[in-house]
Amino acid sequence: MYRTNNCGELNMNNVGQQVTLAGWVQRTRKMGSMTFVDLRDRYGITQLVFNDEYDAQLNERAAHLGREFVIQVKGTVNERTSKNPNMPTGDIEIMVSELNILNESLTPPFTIEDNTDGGDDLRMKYRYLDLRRQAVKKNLELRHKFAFEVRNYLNEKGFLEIETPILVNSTPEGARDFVVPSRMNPGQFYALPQSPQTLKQLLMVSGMDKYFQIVKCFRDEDLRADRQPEFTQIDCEMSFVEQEDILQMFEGMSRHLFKKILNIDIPTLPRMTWADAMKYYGSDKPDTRFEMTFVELMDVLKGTGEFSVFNEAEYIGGICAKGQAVYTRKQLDQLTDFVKRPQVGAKGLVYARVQEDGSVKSSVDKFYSSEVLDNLKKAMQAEPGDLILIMSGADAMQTRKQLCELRLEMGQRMGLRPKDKFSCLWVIDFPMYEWSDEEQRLMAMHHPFTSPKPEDIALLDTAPEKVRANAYDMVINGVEVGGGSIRIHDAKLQQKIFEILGFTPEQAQQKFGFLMNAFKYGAPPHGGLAYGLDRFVSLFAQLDSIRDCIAFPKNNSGRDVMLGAPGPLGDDQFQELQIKLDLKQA
RNA sequence: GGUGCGUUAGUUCAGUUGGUUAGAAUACAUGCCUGUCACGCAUGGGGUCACGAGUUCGAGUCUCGUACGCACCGCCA
Repeated sequence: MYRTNNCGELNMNNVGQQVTLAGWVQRTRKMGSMTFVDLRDRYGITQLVFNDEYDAQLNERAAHLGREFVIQVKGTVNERTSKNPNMPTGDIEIMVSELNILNESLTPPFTIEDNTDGGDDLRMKYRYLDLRRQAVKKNLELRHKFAFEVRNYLNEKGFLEIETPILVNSTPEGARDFVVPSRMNPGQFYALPQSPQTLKQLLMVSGMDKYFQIVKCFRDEDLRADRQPEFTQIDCEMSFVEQEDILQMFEGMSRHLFKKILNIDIPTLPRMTWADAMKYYGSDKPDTRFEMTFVELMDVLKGTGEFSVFNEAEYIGGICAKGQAVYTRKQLDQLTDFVKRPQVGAKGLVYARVQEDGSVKSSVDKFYSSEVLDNLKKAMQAEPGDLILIMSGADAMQTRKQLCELRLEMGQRMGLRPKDKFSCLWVIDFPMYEWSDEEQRLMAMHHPFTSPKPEDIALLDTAPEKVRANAYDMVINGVEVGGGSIRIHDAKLQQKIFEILGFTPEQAQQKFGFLMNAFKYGAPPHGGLAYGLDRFVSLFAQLDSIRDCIAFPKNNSGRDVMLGAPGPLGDDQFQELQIKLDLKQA
C-alpha cells in the first residue's frame, strides 16, 4: 500500500497515528541538524520533519531531496511545537522513520506555486507541471463539479445523454470545418462537427424527447482568449416545447448551478429583446452588472448647433458616467485614444462635464447654446459631478458598437464590473437574418434551422431582414454563455428558409436532404439550446481566459506546444490516403 | 488577412544618448544553522542579448525583414 492518508487530511485528531504518505516534494528547508520537507499531493501539503537526534542518516538524505521528487514516507503524526495557522494541516507534522524515493525529478523550469515565476508560454509547454499548481488544479476541480451538476439536473428532469458521432460531413454555413481524410474512400473527407445540431434534431425525430450531451465541438477559426478550436458544449434539445418551456427549463439549470457550485441565489432572469439590447447597450450580449445605458441624442444635438460632425451624423448617442466629471483632460485624451484605436475605430469623442452649479462644460461649447447643453443634461439625466460621453457616426449600428466599447471601458475603470458579481439575462427576439457584405446575401444570424416567429412568417417573402426568430441567448456579465432556438420541423418551411439563404433546391437537398427527408416522417415540434461549458466555467472561476479551465489548451496559433501538434505526416500516411501534398508557395 | 505590444541567465525582468568585463531578483550547487513554513547567512556556477541582413569606428540599444508569444480587428451559422 503506497499510502494510508493523503496530504491534506491529517489534523490534531490523528496525533500519535502511524501513517504512510506519498507525494511530491514542494520544498525542503534545511536547518542544520534538522530538515523540514513540504510534501504535496492533489489534496494538500503536509510538513515532514527529520532531525539528527532521531536519525542522522535519514536527515542527511532528506536534506538532499530535490523539488518535485516523488517520495513515500512512513512516520508518526506529531503536534507541532510551532504551528502554522495558514495551512489546513498546520497543527501537525510527520516525524519520519522511513523515506523511499519513488522517482527523482529534474529541476522544473518554473516554480510549482500559486504565484509561479513561469510565463504563459513556458507553462503551456510544461502543462503537466502547471497542472500541479493549486491555482490551475482548482479550476479543473470546479469544471468537474460543474459538469457533474449539469448531469444531475438534466438527469433529474428526464434528459438522456446520448453520444453523437465526431466523424461527420462538412456543412455549408457557419464556421470553417476541420476535415479528416477517409482512407477507405479516397479523395473524400469527414468533417468534425461544429456542433451536433442536426444530429440532435434527428434524435427528436427519433422520439428521444429530451436529449443532452456534454460534447466537444470543432471550429477552424482564429483563436481568442475566449475561443478555442475545440471546445465543449452542453448541448440540449427537447420535443413538444415552446420557447417559454425552454427558457424555464434552462433558467432552472442555471439557478441549480449557481446554487450548488457558488451558493448564490440568482433572481428571475430579465428578458431583453435583441432590439433593446442593441439600442441601450450596443451589443447583443450586454454586460448588465451596471447601467450607464445609451441615450440617443439625435433630437438634442443634430441641427441645433454649428457642429458639423453631429449635423452630418446618422446616429448620436451618449452615456452618463456618474461622478466622473473629475476626469482630467489627460484622462479624457486617453479615452479618446481608446475609441480611436483601430480595434474600436471611432473618429473621436465628445465630452461634457456637469459642474457643481449645474452648468455644462463641454468640448463643443462653442458650437452650442447653453440652452442646448442644458437639454443635453436633461436628456442624459445627468447631475452635478457627472461626465457625459458622446459618440456619433454615419452608421448607427457601428457607432453603437463603438459606444458599447466605451461603456465597457468606463465600467471597468469605475470598478462596476467585479468578477464576483453576476448579472444574468435572456436576450430574445433575434432577427432571423443579417446581411453579409462579403457574401452579398442574407446569412442566418443563429443557424438555418431556426424557426421564424409565426407572426413574422408573412414577412419572409416581402422583407426577410425584418423577420424575427424564435431564438434566445443566455448572457452573463456580457458573456454569451448559451443560445438556442425553436427549430423548424416542417420540410416545406425549411426548404423556403434555405432558398432565402441562397441555396438552390438541389444544393439544399444535397447538403441537408437527410434532415428534410426526416422531417417528412413525423417530426415533432422541438427546440433547444447549447451552453459553452468553457465560458460558463470561466465565469464561475473568475478567469480571464477559458484556457485556464482546460487541461491542455491550444495557444494563439492553434498549436499545442506541449505535444507539438499539429505536425507533418509521413510519406507512408499520404500514400495510404492517396493524397499528394502540394503546398502553395507564399 | 490586419493592428498593437513583446522576445536579454533555468525563470521573471532591468539595461540611460549607440561606447570598458551585460546586471538584479529568484531558481540551482556547496557550506553554516534545532522550529522553519517566501527560513536566514556566505560562496559559486550560469548569457549565441530570438534569428538574418543593414547603418556605424563601435549595436542588447537604431533601421528593415523573418520566426515565435500575447491581446485585439476581420472571422467565429
